[in-house]
Parts: sequence; C-alpha cells; structure tokens
Amino acid sequence: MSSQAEENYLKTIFKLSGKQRKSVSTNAIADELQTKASSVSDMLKKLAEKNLVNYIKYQGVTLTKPGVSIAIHIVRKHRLWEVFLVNSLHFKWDEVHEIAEQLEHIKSPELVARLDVFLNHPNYDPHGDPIPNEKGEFPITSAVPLNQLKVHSKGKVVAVDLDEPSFLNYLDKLNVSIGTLIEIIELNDFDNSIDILINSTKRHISTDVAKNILISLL
Amino acid sequence: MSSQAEENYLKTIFKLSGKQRKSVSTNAIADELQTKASSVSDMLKKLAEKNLVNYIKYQGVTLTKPGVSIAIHIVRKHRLWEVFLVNSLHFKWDEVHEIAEQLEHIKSPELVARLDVFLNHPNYDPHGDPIPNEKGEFPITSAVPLNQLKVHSKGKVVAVDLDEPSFLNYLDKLNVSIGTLIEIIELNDFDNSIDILINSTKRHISTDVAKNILISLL
DNA sequence: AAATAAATTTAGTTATGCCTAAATATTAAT
DNA sequence: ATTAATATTTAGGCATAACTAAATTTATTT
Repeated sequence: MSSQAEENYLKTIFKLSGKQRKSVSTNAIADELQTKASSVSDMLKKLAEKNLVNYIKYQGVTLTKPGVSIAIHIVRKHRLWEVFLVNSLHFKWDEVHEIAEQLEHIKSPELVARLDVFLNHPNYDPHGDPIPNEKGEFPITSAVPLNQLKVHSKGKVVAVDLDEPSFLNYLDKLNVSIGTLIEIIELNDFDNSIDILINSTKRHISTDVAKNILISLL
Repeated sequence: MSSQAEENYLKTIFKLSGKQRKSVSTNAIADELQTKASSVSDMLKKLAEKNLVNYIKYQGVTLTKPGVSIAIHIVRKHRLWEVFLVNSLHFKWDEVHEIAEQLEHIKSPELVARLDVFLNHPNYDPHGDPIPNEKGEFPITSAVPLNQLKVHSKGKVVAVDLDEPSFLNYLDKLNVSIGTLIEIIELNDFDNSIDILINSTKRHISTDVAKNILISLL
C-alpha cells in the first residue's frame, strides 16, 4: 500500500516524464512538489526499494511498470473527481484542483468504479484532460498547443494544460472555455505573442498562455 | 488545522462521552481506536495543549467547546458522504462505513456545503443516524432502543446504532431496515432475548442486537 | 490500612517524511 | 584539463504518531 506522499511523488514523476517517459531530475521533482532536493533523494530511495521507480544516483528516475500503473490510477481518480465536482456539485473549473488533490488519495476501487458509472464514463475532465480507463488506457486525442499553429488556422479548444486558478480565471475573462472556436489572425515574431479571434472578438495573448491552450484543428 | 489522527480521537471521544458529555477513560479510547493506552496518553496531552480537550491525568477527558465543534463537523461529513454513497452511488448500507471514514477527513467547507445541497439537505444517514447542520445542531429524534420496549408495543425502526457490516448484514437477513414496523411479542427474562413480529413474520433476537435497533413508538 | 490488581503515564524506540548544512558528483567555462 | 558552478546526495535533526516495557497512580480486596 502506498502512502499519500508516495502517490504524489509517483504522480509528479509521471507528469514530468511526459509521453516519452524520459528520466526526471531530482530538482525538477523538488520544484514541482515545493520541497527540497534532499527530501526527494530520500523518497526516491524508498520508491526504488519498493520497485516503483528505476533510480540511478545522480542520473534521475523513471517509473517502473507498477509505478506507472499507480500513477495513472491516481490521475484517473483525480480527473473523475473533478468531473463530479464540476458537473454534479457545480463548482467552477478553477475551484476543483485543490479538492481533487485530496480526493484522489481515497482508497477504494469500488468507489472509483461506481463514480465512473455515476458520471457516465466521462473521457475528459473539466479542463479537457483525458481520463484513463480502469486498464490505464487514455482516450486518443489529437490536440496541438495554440502557440504551434500557423496564421489563419482555425480550431476548437479541447483542453488546457494548467490547473492554476489564476490561469483559468484569465481564460474565463477571455471567454475561452472547452469547445470555444479560435482563429489565428497574426503571429508576432518579436515576443511570440499571438492575435486571435474568439467569438468575433479580437484578442492578444502571450505564448505562455497560448502554449497551455490545446487546439483541435478544423 | 487538525491532522486525521487528531480528528479521529476527537470523534471517538465525542462518541464515547455520549449526550451527557461524560468523561472518557484512556482505555476506552484505546479500545475503540484499536491502539495502545500509551499512544492515547500521548495524544491526549497534545490535544489538551491545543485546547481541544480537558485532560486531567488519570481522570479521563472531556471535549472543550472547540473540540466538540470539530467532532460534530467530522460526524456531519461522515454521514453526508454515507448518504452520497448509498443514494447516488448505490452502495449497500453495510459497505459505506470504511469509505466514509476516509472521506470525512477531506478538508473543504465549500465541498461539504455543496454536497449537502446536492443531497437535498438530508437529516438522517442510511443507518438512520441524525446529520448535524452547519451550525452543529442535530435534528431532534425520539427513539428508544428496541430492548427497552414493553410487551405488545409497536414501533418503527428509525435508526441503528452500529456500523459493522456483520451486524447490518444480519439485519438484512431479518428483513429489518429503516422504516420497518416491529411489534414486541414476548420478552424472555432468562437471557433478555426478545420475540418480535416483522412483516407478520415471527423472529427471535438477542439483547445485543435489540439494543442497537432504535425504535420510534407508534 | 496494607496489599494486590487494574488503569494510566513515562521513558525510550521506531518509521515516515520533512528540514539544514556539509560533502560529493556532474556539467559548464575558461 | 583544471577550475568554477550547479546538481545531487549524505549526515544529522525534528515532528508526528505509533509501539514496548517499566514506573506510577488509582481502585479493589482482604
């Protein structure tokens, strides 16, 4: 049985290693978890002991098969709970992350299964992030970050890549939500900012914002 | 902020001290929490430090005002989650206690408030136990343990006082649930067992069972 | 009232998960 | 290829919350 701390480390390593499952550095983990590198070292040793990570001193970590499995199931729980919080309890999409961080650690496979049924087997959470199924398989998504699109291309917002309330609130102000249609009007080479059209309103956004908005091209 | 361990102690002291708020012994707490008396001593000292209990060495503990308040809010969360698990996720009443033990520690007043609305402000949980409101006030209930009734009295089951799956399963087998009509046919002085009528079927139950079934007289 | 039994507390350990400061590896710069 | 800078680990502590064993207090017998 994994503790909450262990689960958070596994989840973080999963997130930072990306689809390519590349090795993650101690400092990157410490940064993400707002803790010290020395604490991370301690934990990595423990997780390696439990065969949940492959850890080579000074060379970073990767998750093992069982490590990946646990991480994905935490992600599944997190996202299912977010759907519940938004769809059933009518929280706003910027209010649910913190609460889901707690709920994701509740241990009961039966609960997850029933929650999934109750919510009608959702494939995406309120931020458009894919929800893995019981087997750990993700629904396929072909989305591109908004900052990688060419001028004049049109697309639909399918997801956002950041959970921070400040970011989500900013999107609300821009009238951007999941499903919103966006057209690229102009790319500004100087600062890589972008001019876009949202519901026939012209907006100007930074790359930092654009790279966290995922688009499905039309 | 209280830790989960602290919350469990407060909840246990609240439960064991009863409506009269009488002093609770170290061993009684250790027994209930399946831990050692020495561990309880340690924790009581800590809770006293935090002003959550009145603790006199060798003389037991009582909860302070803030201690009672925390305990009641844990009970509120526990019971609201049980309603959710049974009414929304269709768990059986004997399956929800363990999961609610975890959910009760989720920290978010907003979540509790919205859950309460979602469930339609329930006054009783699936076991018939009263759910305190946000202010900590319990709905008034006039229920008597089945083993205290006189011969020939009739009443309705309004609650059960034990959450153990084995007990609840036994009640299922007897066809006893919240709302069931019961008539006392005979009291047996020898072992204090009771003959009762449930849906025109005669049943024989022990005092240990009877005292955990709460009746509202007709 | 003294002696025994029972309940409770204290002292000393342990595991988890974090910390700071110091030591050691790795990477980058000259 | 040294040296300097950065990253990472080790060593030594701390708080929480549990434990065992020993000491102490309270309750019960005789």
